[in-house]
Amino acid sequence: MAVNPTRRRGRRPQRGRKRPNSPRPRTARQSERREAILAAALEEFSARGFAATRLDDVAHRAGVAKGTIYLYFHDKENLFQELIRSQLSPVVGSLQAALGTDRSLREVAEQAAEVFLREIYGTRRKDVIRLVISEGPRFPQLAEFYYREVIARIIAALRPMLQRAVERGELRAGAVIRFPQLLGAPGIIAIVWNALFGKIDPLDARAFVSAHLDLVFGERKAP
Amino acid sequence: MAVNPTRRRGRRPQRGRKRPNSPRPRTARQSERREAILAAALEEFSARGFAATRLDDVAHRAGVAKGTIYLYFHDKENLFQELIRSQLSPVVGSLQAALGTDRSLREVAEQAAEVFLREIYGTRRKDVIRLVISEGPRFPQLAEFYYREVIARIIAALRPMLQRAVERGELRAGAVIRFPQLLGAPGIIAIVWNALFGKIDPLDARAFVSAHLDLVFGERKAP
Amino acid sequence: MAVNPTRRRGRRPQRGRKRPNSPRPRTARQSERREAILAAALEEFSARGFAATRLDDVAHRAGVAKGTIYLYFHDKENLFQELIRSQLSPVVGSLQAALGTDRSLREVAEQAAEVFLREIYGTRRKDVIRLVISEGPRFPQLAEFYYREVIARIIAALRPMLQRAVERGELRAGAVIRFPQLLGAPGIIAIVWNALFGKIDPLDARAFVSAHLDLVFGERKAP
Amino acid sequence: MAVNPTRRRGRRPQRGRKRPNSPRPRTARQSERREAILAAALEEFSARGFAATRLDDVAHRAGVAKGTIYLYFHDKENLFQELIRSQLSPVVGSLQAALGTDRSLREVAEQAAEVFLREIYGTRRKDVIRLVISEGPRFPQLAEFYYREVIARIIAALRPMLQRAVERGELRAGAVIRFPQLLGAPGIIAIVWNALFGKIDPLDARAFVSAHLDLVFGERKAP
DNA sequence: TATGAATGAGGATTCATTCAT
DNA sequence: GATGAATGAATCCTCATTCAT
Repeated sequence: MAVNPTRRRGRRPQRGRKRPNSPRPRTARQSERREAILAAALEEFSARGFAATRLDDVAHRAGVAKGTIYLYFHDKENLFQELIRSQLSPVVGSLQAALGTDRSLREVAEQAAEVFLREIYGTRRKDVIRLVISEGPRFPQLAEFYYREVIARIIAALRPMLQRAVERGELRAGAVIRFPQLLGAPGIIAIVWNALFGKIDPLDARAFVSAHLDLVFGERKAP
Repeated sequence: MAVNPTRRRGRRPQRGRKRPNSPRPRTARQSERREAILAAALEEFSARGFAATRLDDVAHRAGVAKGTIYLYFHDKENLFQELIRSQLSPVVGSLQAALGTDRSLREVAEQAAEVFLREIYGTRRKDVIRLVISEGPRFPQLAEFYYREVIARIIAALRPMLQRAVERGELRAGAVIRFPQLLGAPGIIAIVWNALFGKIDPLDARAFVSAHLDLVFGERKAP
Repeated sequence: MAVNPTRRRGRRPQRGRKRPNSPRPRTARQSERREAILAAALEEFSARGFAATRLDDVAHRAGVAKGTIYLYFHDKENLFQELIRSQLSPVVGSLQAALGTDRSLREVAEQAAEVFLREIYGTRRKDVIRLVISEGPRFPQLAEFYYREVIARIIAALRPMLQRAVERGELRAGAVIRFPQLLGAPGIIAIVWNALFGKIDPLDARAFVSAHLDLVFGERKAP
Repeated sequence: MAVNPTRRRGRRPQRGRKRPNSPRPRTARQSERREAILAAALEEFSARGFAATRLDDVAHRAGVAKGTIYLYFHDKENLFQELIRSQLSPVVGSLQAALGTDRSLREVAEQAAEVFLREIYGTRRKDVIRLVISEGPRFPQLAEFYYREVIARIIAALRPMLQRAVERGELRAGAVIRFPQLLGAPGIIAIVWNALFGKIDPLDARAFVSAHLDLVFGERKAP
């Protein structure tokens, strides 16, 4: 009956830990190691989830000793949170840039979709988003961080743009204005769908996102 | 050495436990216990995820001894899977029923949204869906089950209806036809959003779903 | 690396238990059940040893419920001991009979060997002897019982016979007189050898025992 | 609920433990620990058998933590097998040496008996042999190992020697030639007898083995 | 710094024994 | 009497964390 050999014990999650480890290691070598550990952690956490990931495996994959992880991160939880933080913040800039231009709404939306497909969906970052979705409820701090650093910023960048679009008559002052989340929905769905059903019934993320834009803005005339 | 010569095992001799003196037949009590365990498992798994959940806690919450779980489920994994199965299968019927009626597409969609809000979003079943999303990638069989028993059936029920809608001119033969997933997207997003950010920035699922319908079908004339 | 799936927990052995259960159940049906349980226990204990045997399996094999075992035996240990007792006592009589005759020593020895081969080596009783060897050190009571009821009796029956043989000039007053154990040695060795190496390098017990008699008495002239 | 927020794991912060400040290189200490664990395992396994032995007890007796055992051995079974292997392999050499000399058969046999008495019967190795006898049937690999590494080698060393003895007229080409096992029989019997009945009726192993040699080769002229 | 051996609390699972039916 | 569901102590094994080297 065993479905999968992932039976692992876990430590109970979450408490108000407050000692953020030093944000910037001194030497280049150190910073390299930190990166190696984070990269390894990304692989392992996204393959198994927080509780089932063994620091042993992370260390092995990063090519360092287990104890070394503790020189860079306070504990497993801190490593996990640092991982999420380090991966998500950079994208926000790109998205903000894409949303900041002054072209037509449709063009901007396509631009943003492109950024999403290239920088998130096409990379390991999609796994980070899955991790946030999976583990967030047990890591309120993390969810909050994600909300503040990613979601809120994107929505903040979105609002004036949508406002302008309404003023220009490119958009009715309706659903999307009230719930800008609707714009990002298909991206998230594509990530989740393919993580679950990618093997059985893969979803073409680009086409899916594109179809959604058609839905919001009406079909494009000619590509 | 310490060979304790009086190590005892077995049922403890009745210490003010709930009088099991009930006249109910054995099978009724058994199925009640099974349900109690599943209910407890739902609480625990959705609060902590698969790996971090302790069967000890499940047992305690269900009011049974640890060993009792093993009378009803082969192991932790099996309990988890049975939980998912038992929770999701029933809903599909309701959704199929909602989708099977012959009214206008908009009406049908609103009906389905209603079922979703009432039977999934308004119940613990939303947590089950979160569990599938979180743990599915590590439990391929589970994802497959979910796909076969839930997703595929809903999509199968959806297609002819959408086809009819196109024929009737209620829908353009575009995005939604190719990707019926778009219809369910906001439901999933609402679940995920509120699990993560419900405390910080709650999302009104009903309004959200409704706004999405406006997006797909155009604003309703009069509310 | 796993050699065998016999990892099982055990209860610590042995204490001066003193409540021998009723030696003779009332009805025929009861006595039948008791026998069935003992027969099943023989199978299971000799396949797995005391600690690794599950009463569940014994019950199943005996076609009774687990609780029923406790109607006939105090506990696992008592079942085990009763099993040994019930199996060994009967043979002693046959051996004593074989040894009691007044023929030549060689003939008597061959007679006894025949009894051994037929009633012990050729039956499940050889497994009982293996059990005594394996578990005896942890069940001093059992070893003592075995010594008293089996070993001592056989030796007692042997001594006068050997004495007579010496007087008749059939045997030198040497090794065998001082250590009658030497006569039984090959029987035990055959049991142990085949239990361990029977698959790899089987030992023909009859030939082996016979060769040993040749050693003790000199080759036979003509069969 | 009870999410203990301070559950700690890992090495406890040094409470008056044996100063590990030794200058010994890591490997020496490791091999010492391995030995300590094996020694403890020998005690425990031979006192209780495989199934009833607790690794907890082994660890305690070895003066290490439970987890440490798993640094040296894959699991309980592996520990058990390594124990057998490590104990038995060395003896074979001594026995082969004793059997390889070119003296008279009787002398060689006495030499071998001496080695057995000193290196097996006089040490814990007799318990290892008991363990093989007791647990071998449930650990076929182990029985096979024992056969290959011990039994087969001894028999292989024995055959040419016996052959020579026949040629020299020291032995009739009979029982012992066909069944060299007969030579070792009393050693095994002595081990088993004393393990079972040593308290009640101890058997003088040296005299017993010696008596057996008298049986095989005829009484010695003068002691 | 970096290492990785050592620790031991934690948790899944088993199974002898009890007892309501 | 017989049953077998329920119990929970027992025990294997894991792995986050520490710290001597």
